[in-house]
Amino acid sequence: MPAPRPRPRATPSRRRAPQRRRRPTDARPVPISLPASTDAVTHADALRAELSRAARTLGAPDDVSPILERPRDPSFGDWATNLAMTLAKPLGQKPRDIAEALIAAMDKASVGVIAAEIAGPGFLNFRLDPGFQARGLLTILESPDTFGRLDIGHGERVVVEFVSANPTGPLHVGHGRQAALGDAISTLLEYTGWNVDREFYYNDAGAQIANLAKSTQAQVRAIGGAPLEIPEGGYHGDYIREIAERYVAEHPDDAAGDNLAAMQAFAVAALRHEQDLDMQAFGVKFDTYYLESSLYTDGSVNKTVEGLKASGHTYEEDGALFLRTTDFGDDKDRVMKKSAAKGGDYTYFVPDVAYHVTKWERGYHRAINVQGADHHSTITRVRAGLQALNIGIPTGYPDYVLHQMVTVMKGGEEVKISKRAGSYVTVRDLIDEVGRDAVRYFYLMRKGDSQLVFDVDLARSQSEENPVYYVQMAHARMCGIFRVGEIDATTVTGQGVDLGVLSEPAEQELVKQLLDFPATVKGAADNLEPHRIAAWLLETARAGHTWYHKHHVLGEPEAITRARLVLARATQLGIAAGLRILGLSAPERM
RNA sequence: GCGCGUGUAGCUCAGUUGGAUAGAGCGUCUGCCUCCGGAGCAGAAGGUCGCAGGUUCGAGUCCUGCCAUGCGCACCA
Repeated sequence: MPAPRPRPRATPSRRRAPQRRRRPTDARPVPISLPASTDAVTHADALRAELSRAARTLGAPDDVSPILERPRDPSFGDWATNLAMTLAKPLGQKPRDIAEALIAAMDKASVGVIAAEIAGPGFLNFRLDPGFQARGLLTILESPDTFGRLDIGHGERVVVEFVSANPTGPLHVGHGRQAALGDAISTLLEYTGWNVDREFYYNDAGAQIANLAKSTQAQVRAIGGAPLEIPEGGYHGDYIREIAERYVAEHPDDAAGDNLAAMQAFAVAALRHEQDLDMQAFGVKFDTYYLESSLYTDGSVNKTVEGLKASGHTYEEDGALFLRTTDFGDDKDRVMKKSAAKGGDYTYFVPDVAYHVTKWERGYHRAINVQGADHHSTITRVRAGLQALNIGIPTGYPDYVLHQMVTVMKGGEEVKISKRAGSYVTVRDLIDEVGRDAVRYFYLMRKGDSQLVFDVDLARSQSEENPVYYVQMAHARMCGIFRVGEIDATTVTGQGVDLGVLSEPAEQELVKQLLDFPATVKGAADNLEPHRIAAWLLETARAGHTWYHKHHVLGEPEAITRARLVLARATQLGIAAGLRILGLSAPERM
């Protein structure tokens, strides 16, 4: 038996050494400009409209809205609809008879249909003229910045709140998932016509901040020679020690560590700055930072408490003030204000309610909170508080997008994340090790409500086979065609080009995939699910690679080259648009 | 025990809102660089969609009940 040939991938000469390769993640993110949205009418929209018209001539209700879908099996054609089946009941006829009547009633040529067949129990399968279909690509070339944009939001304001970490430590991998999700959801909403503000809520008041101050104090005093006594519930991370050292250096007058307020302010400022740097490294930019402490100083908390008391939904028991959240679906009532014996403070959810009142009053009639699933119990409480106030806020306000936990594997073991114990993997660790684009893509390629196992070692060691490179490579390849052909890609138009020559199966596949982008964006935006964009990118990249491998663009007969240049340009622009929604760079070469 | 999630290929996960023969990546096999970049392409193997009922022309998808699993159930945040 002959020795197996070594696999090509193992041959170093086939690949450039990774060290020499410039990480595309180093590229700065391209800001998304926001031109006016256009509701581009795709051929699918036209087909749907024609189907509706035909259905109404058969007596279907006016609001009939046929569902078109891509048949899994391409031999079934380009589009399929179950319209005849859904009309069977209202019309009292057999599905196949209705299908036949629909075909007869349609003006097929006007929507590019060259064949219509009835299949199975009453499916209608349509085959489109290849050139007619491919002309859809021209909308991409003509206005790449508006491709896939919709105007669902009509410019209404929406606030997306995410990360919102306590300034008590660096941002860990769970915050990273939130940052990637929140930012991508925001962009998706912008893409569909909403006026979006990204907001970071700082819990810079309350018990955890007091713990932070005391932990800092303990370290300051330890520097002065006292034994280190971190208070119960305090923070143990090394970063507290570093903050204490800087505090001592900058506050020689308080070497004894007596000014607790000064240490608290110092530590909060230092950690906020660190978190800002983390988000900067991740390429996330917030429009507003809202401080919990400001809700106390500007009277919002008091106003909210008075409002709740006036609503009649509160009562006192054992010296504490309760809100009867059970009136609004909670399983038990919640304490608003602790009894004097427990310190007499407000519990966290009171400022939370006050905060959400400000969102409403600041003019956001839609609010989306991206949070870890471990905080889901706050949803009922916050909404109950807003309802109890009875100030016109709708019951479902605010919306929540919950994401499941991120578990981190390192060295084959799960790293228990605990800020207090001082063991965690930070967002910046991940970015430094596998690159910003890869981290973002990994966070976004899955649904938020499935758990995410982030194996740091695996992510680093396999970064060469990362799917994000596969997608970015498809983009770079299309750019390469123009580079080699010495063609200015921006000058490519469909002027005088017969797109009917794009008749190869791989071409039709790619055309269809690209034209599915607007529907994908709509689905992703409606459901606040950026992972749909990630999935579309992967499929589009695959279709692009396949086409590229099978068919040449340059050096073909002129009519073919010109049509294929249109397809290459559309592919490049489409992938770039998807990448930008996810906050990833679209490198022209890798 | 209660609430919110999740069980789909060896592993990690999609599944177009109820459609036709359930998909991808990684991993495992087999081929393919004279070529616009092989960071790629073509193909193979791999499935009782957790289990059992129900709804209907039709269920991975919807309803019920179990089983497994993650998170949460504080006068913490």
